[in-house]
Amino acid sequence: MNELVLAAKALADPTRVRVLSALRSGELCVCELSDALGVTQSTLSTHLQVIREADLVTTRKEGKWVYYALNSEAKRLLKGVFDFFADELASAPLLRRDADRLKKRLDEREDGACCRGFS
Amino acid sequence: MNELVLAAKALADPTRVRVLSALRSGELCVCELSDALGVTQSTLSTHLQVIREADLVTTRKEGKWVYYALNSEAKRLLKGVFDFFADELASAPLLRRDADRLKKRLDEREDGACCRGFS
DNA sequence: GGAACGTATCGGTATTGGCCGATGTGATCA
DNA sequence: TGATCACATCGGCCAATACCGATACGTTCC
Repeated sequence: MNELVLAAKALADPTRVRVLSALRSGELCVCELSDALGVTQSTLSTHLQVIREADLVTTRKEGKWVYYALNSEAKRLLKGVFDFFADELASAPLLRRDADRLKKRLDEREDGACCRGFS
Repeated sequence: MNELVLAAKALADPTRVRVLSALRSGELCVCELSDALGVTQSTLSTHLQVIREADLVTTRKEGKWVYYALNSEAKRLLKGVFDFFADELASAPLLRRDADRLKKRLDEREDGACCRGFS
């Protein structure tokens, strides 16, 4: 029962839903998430902790960056959940705005480098 | 997004998962739930409030009793969620115990009367 | 080595949430 | 009408959590 409860906690906050929604479009590092959602880095970091404790993500360190990605179970779970609430989510302004900003942010990626990857 | 978050909150506590799990076997009144789960009436009532706010249940008053039942959307949602976590939930001692006690409790129902329905 | 950056963690504060006993409310029954 | 029962709500208490700024840690680059 604990797994279910932890997963539910991960979805029980709007900011975390936004994080998980953003991660559905692929692996992201913290600064990309932070920019896309417009939340403080420390706030985001604690939300990511909750999501980690629910075992929904894998993390990968590359240079100074930490990339978060949904694991396969989380992908299946979130597909189910987001499909179920598809109508509601489709009309959520925050999610739309996040997606827009994320898209712009990702367009700035250069050769797989996440953050202002000027060499 | 709010619907999703409220539903997740409803599932984000072990006691509430037990309540929802019990309700999956049919309409129940508060005292039946209270007996089955072995939780205080006031505690149960506040959990039911959270579940109500998530719009997962309908309530029906009959005499002094209030019967709670999952609405159709909640049934679909919980089927999805409980199926997803089926392995984990199957080995949850609390849920097993609740189910046992609920069964015994329901066997004492007489002619649809919920609680010690002595006439 | 030192500066700059990305991320995690800490300290503090305000809010929320769980639990309980007590009280309020409405229905039943004598 | 008064007693009793089922349920909801309140008030108090404590733990958990959301948020932020500040700090710590590790990496990269000079």
